[in-house]
Amino acid sequence: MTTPLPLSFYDRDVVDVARALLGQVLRRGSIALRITEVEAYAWPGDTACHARAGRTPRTEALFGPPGRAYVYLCYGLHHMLNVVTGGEHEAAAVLIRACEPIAGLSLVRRRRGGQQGPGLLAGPGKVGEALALDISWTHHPLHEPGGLTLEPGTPPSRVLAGTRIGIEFAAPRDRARRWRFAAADSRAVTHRAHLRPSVRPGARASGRDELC
DNA sequence: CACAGGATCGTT
DNA sequence: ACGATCCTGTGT
Repeated sequence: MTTPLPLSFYDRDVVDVARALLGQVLRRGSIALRITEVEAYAWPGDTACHARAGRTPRTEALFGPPGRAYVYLCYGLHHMLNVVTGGEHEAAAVLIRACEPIAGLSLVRRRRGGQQGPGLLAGPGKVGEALALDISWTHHPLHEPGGLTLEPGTPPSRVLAGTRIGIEFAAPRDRARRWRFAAADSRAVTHRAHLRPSVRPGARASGRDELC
């Protein structure tokens, strides 16, 4: 039995949490998935974020508390899993875009229509389908045992970074943000050609200001 | 109450 | 390049 990641893991800058989520493990029942690709979203300051219109019934979960799930229905078909971060002053979350199966492969394959290979869970809608998520999972705590949890895994030795996918509606400034991150050691990554080695947030205050 | 618009996916 | 499909935010 593994202990979930502590609440403190989520209570920091959303871009830092996004990077740190690579390699960590999503668990639901017999299924365990290693996270291989993520994207950060944050309001205020990011017109790609769902909370861009402010606080509404739907975006309530984005305004904290951290460590909870935010699941929404995309295009009326796909359920997308986000991990809420930060405090109540901002609406921030990390979209889980891709994973690779660690356990429960047969059930994952069945839910994914028998598909296999690196593309099995490469895409946010695929992750939601494999975990059988729906919007009722919104607000679910990922740091407490039971249901859906996030557990410590093996972080990648190298991280790739690039711009976020599917946000053409957003302001050019926000489209240019390199807030998509992927594990360099994994083949379960979407749009790999648009990623390149990530610059570490090193001396700078935060990776937040990193542009194209 | 009506309407337009998606943080996608799989097929053509 | 396109259609599926439905929740959400906005306007009347």
